[in-house]
Amino acid sequence: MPASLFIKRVEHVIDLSPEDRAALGSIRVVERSLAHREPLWREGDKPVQCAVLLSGFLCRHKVANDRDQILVFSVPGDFPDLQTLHLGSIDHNVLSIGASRVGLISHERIKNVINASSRLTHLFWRETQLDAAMFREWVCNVAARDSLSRVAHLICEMEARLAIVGLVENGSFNLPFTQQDIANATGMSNVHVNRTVQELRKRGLITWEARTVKILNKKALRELGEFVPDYLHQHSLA
Amino acid sequence: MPASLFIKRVEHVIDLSPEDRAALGSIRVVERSLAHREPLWREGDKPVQCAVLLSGFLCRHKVANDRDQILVFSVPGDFPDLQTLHLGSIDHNVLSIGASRVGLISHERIKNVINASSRLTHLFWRETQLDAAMFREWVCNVAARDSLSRVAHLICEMEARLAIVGLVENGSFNLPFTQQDIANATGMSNVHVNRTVQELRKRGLITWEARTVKILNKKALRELGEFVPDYLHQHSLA
DNA sequence: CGTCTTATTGAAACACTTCAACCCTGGTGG
DNA sequence: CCACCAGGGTTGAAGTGTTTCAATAAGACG
Repeated sequence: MPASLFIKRVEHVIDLSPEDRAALGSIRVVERSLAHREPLWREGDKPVQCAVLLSGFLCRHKVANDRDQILVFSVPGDFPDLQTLHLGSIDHNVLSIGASRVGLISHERIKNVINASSRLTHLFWRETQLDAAMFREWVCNVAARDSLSRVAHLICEMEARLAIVGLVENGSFNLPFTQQDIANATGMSNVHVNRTVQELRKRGLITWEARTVKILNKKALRELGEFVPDYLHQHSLA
Repeated sequence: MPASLFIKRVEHVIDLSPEDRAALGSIRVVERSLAHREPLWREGDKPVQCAVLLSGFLCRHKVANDRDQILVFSVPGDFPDLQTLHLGSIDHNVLSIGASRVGLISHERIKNVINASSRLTHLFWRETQLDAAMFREWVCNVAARDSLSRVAHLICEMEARLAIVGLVENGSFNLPFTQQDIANATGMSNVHVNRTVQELRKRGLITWEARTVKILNKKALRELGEFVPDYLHQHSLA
């Protein structure tokens, strides 16, 4: 499968047998390009295939109280829709942020691969639980933390997840989100996001211009955002 | 397994073969009683067994910004910790609210049952994805909705989930949560929860006394809370 | 080069929090 | 059996973080 970033990420945590790696590698995907704001899935769809994000960013999105609520962002190597394997319909939208490329794999194909190896079952199941873990942290973020911590936490999470797949260089990474996107993700107004980002800049924690974020003081930013990456479960399993 | 409520709930959605039902029924659980506020698991624990809630209520809980943040409540028939099957450590606390009883099953036992039937694999995997779906909805709730909708939504969700396992009679159900618990779940102050509940009462939507909630106008309450139960994926699968 | 989106700023309004006091109820021990 | 106590619910008033509205500036793009 050309989704080498996915394999790269899981091999951080799980030792794949040569057979399992070969089975993963043999999966053919159908590539599809998505334009800015183009939906991959819409709420209520009943997908018969899953997507792995090859490049770019997606957001998973619902409308609540007439607001666009972004539930989570997907980064390259993520499956944004693995839950459709077991839940009939998808309960939120999946949209591209900027241009992106996904690789589509039929549910049938995934199930064949999964069923052939209990290790691969574990691996894919684990992926969906990681998803849940991120949502849990996100509940904390929007429910309990103030605006400054909230935005700091989001930036820390993006950095950590992008770093795993090698998309961070020197604390610097591409982030094609508008301040309105951040507002939709954090449950804040775009105006307040603007002021919050300015405060983060003023404190010397980050720079953010031309769609590029650079973290100047990772330790301080993580403290401010109460970011403890344990919930990403990146550490190796025993 | 004495967790008949769990079986009852999944049979709403999935047809079990006689063998699968027998396999589930053969699982022995070790019963454990929990007192009010007693932890089943603490953040960082590495459980080697899962629990199914037999009676009472649990909450899954983290500390964020010096606040107790309740992530979700568990109702009888739920597995509050199924994700420990695949994530090594648990990233939040699981506490009893009021007295409760759980049934403990070793990971090994569960895995044996699961591996014997792809239908049962599907069933348990699906459970963990339901979990994620509830967290997604909860992100919307705390990030996008105002206090009145937020509390209304919580009450609607509890009613819907309790109804599936037969714990609602005539719109009325036991809910041993304090207003502080609601505050911790919804990201509000206890004072404001109090005023919000009073407003719900004043509007003739609910009564709530002596730990018993009664929904007087389900349609209106669901509208107010924007509660659309699709995310609970209770409908039968094709 | 004009047009559209995104970022920025100021000021007023508001939802919710905080603090502090009081009340009520159920349980406990003397 | 009553007095006391602790936990939970209720109320009022002041404070504040964030939103909303509205206008301007600055990029990005064809």
